[in-house]
Amino acid sequence: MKIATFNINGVKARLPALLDWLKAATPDVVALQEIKSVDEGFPRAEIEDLGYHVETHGQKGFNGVALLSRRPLEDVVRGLPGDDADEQARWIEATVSGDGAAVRVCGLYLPNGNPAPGPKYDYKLAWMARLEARARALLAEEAPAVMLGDYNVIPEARDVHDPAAWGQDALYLPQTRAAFRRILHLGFTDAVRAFDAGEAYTFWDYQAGAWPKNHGIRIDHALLTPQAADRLRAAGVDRAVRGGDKPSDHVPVWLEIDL
DNA sequence: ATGGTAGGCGTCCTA
Repeated sequence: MKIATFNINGVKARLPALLDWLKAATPDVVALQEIKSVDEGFPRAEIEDLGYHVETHGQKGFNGVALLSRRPLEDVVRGLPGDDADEQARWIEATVSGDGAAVRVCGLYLPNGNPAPGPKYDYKLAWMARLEARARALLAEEAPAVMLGDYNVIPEARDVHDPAAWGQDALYLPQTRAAFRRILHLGFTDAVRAFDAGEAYTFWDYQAGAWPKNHGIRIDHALLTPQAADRLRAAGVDRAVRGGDKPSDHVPVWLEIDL
């Protein structure tokens, strides 16, 4: 089963690129971020025509996440637990059954947090604490699960072209990276890092020629529970997507597990 | 060199 994440930066503006990538990459399950659409505005028919079930958690103008799956999406939950007052659409999870076992797929769009310090950074850290709580509960299930999406976290110096230039950024501050490590070290596997120790950027800014200069960062991740990691067969980054027509500033990250 | 670009029911906000 091939599971992927893709921050598409506007599902309506990105629909041709999304459909092209779905046809070429043929993922079984996809977590989308930044759909920037309410549920009613999501171009569901075009994606269903490719054989996908669609579940959305949208919001007007900003944020918004969705899950696509060739197999049915069961027990869908929208919103990250821990703050009933949180209005931002950044989390959706569902179960997908394979031939033998099933996998819990959690799609996430972690807050950017800039500028830091400030209320946006406080919200990011609070959201990461809620994510850690959900991660602990997933581990306690002792079953295959994947938390994947745009984490807005640069884990290490090797994940950014110029660490010094990002020193004060909310994506790379020590407190951000420590919060990410607290989750990772609970027992998760970073799927891409299980296969690639080198440069594996997933985002290049639209500005200042970041793509042609390869000024990238690695901020889209897939974290697997031990029971999912046992089944991990491959993972990677679809870097070439960044060079397509009207591209997102992110590219897809994918993994394959035996299910 | 404090710029540059993209998307959204938008004339600013977010990234």
